[in-house]
Amino acid sequence: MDSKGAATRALILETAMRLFQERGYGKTTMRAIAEAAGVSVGNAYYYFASKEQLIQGFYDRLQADHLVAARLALVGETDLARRLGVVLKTWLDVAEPYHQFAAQFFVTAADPASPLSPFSSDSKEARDASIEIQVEAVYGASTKIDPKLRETLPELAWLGMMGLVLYWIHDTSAGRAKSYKLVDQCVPIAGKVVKLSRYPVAKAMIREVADICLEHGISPRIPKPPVRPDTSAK
Amino acid sequence: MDSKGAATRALILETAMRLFQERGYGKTTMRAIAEAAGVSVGNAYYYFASKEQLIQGFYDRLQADHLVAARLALVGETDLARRLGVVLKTWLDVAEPYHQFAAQFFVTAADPASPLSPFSSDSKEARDASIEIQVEAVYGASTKIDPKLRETLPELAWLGMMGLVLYWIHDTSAGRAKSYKLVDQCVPIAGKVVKLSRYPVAKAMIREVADICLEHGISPRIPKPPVRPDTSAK
DNA sequence: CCAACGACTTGAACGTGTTCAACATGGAGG
DNA sequence: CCTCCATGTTGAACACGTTCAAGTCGTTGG
Repeated sequence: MDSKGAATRALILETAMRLFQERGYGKTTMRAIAEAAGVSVGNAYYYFASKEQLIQGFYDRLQADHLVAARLALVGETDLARRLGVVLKTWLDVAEPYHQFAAQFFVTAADPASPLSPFSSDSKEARDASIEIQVEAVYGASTKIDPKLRETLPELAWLGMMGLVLYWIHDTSAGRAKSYKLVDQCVPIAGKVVKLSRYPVAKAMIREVADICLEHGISPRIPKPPVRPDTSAK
Repeated sequence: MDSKGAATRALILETAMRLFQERGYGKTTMRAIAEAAGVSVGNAYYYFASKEQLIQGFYDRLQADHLVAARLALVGETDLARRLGVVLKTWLDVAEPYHQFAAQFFVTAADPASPLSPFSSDSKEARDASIEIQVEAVYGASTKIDPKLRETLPELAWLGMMGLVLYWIHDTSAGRAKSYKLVDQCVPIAGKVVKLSRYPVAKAMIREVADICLEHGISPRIPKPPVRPDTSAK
C-alpha cells in the first residue's frame, strides 16, 4: 500500500488549497503551508517540485469536476450552440469558488516556459482532457453541421473557452454575473454562425478559418470518436 | 534641471534592458543590474518600485516604436483589412529582437493584479495608445464599412492583436515565421467578413457582436476622430 | 535479532526581490 | 561660513522559494 506517502501528499495539498483560498496564492508562503500541515518545508518539496506544482493538483481536480458537471448538464440538450454554452457555464460554476487565486494560477500558466502552460507538452494530458469535453459537446449534438467545421470546432471552442477564462479572470462583478451574461450572448451568435455554414459563401470562409486552425492548431490531432457521453472514470 | 536623477534612472534602465536581452529576464538579478550600472541595489529601487516596473520602460519604448513603424507602413495602403494586417506585422517586426524576454514580460502583464496588465487602470494610458494605432488604421481606410462595425472595429482589432501576441509568445519558429503567416492568412478573412457586413443577415450578426463588445468592452470609449495620420508627437 | 536498504522527513543554508534606517551631497537662506 | 532640507545613495537585513546533506523509520533478507 502507498498510504503513508499518499496521505502526507494529500494533507499538504489540502492545506495548501485551503490557505490559497483564505489568503490568496501570493500571500501563502511555503513555510506557512508546511507549518499548517504539521510538516517541514523540505517535506512539501519532497512531494511537490515547486509552489506552482501544488497548483497542478488544484487544476486537475477542477478539470475533473468540470468534466463531470458538464457531462451531467449536457444530458438532454441537443442543440450544438447551447451544448457549447453549457460547457462554458458549468466551467464558470465549478471555478467560481476559486476565482481569487485561480486568477493567479492561470497567470503563471500563461508562461510558455511553465510546465503548467496549457500549450506546454508537459500538460498535453490535461489539455487533451479539457478538449475532450468539447469533442463530446460537438459530436453529441443533433444540429446539422459542415463536417469540416465539425472537425475543427472542438479546438475552436477550446480557444473560445481560453478567451472566456481570460475575461473571467478580470471579471469583478458579483458572482461573475458578467461572465455568465457574456456566454449567454455568445451562444446564439455561435448558433447563427453554424447555420450560416450551410451557405456557400460563408461555408468557404469558415473552411478557411478551419484550415488555419488545423495548420496553426496548438493541439496535435486527437482521435474523435462519435462519442456517446459516458460517465465512467477514465 | 533634473539631470542627476534622470541620468541615473536612464543608466539603470539601459543596463537592465541590456542584461535582460543578454541573459533573459529571470536570470538577471537586481544585484547584477546594480553592479553593472555601478550603483547600489537600493538605488535601483529608488527609481523603480520593482523589477517588473523596470520593464514598463521597455514596454513604453516598444509601443512608441510600433506607433512610428505602423504609421510609416500604413502610408499608401487603403484597404481596411490590409491596413489591419500592416499594424500586426509591424508589431511583429519591432518586437522580434525582444522575443525571448518579451514573453516573460507579457506573462507578468497578464496578471490582473499587476500594474502592467493591459486591462489595469494603471496602464490605461498605454492601452489607449495601443488602441490609437488601430483607430488610425480603421478610419484611414477607404473601404466601405458598416458604421456600427467601424466604431467597434479598433477594439476588436486590439483584441485580435492580443491574441496574436499570445500566439507569438509561444511561436518558436525561425524568425517567427509562423506568426507572420498567421497574419497573412487572417487578413483576407477579415476582408471578407467586412464585405459580408453589407449583407443583411451577416450585418445583423456583426452588429450583435459589436453590441457585446461595447457592453463588455474592456476599454472605456475613446474619442474616435476621423483621423488623418499625423506623425507629430502627442 | 541484525544489517541494509529505500521511502520519508528534517531544518539549516542559499540566492533572490525588496525594504529601510542611515548617510552623502549640494544648493538656498541666514 | 554655517544650517537646513530635499534629493540621491548606500548596504545590511528581511522574507520568500528552493536545495540538500543528514537524519528517521519501517520493511526485508539473512
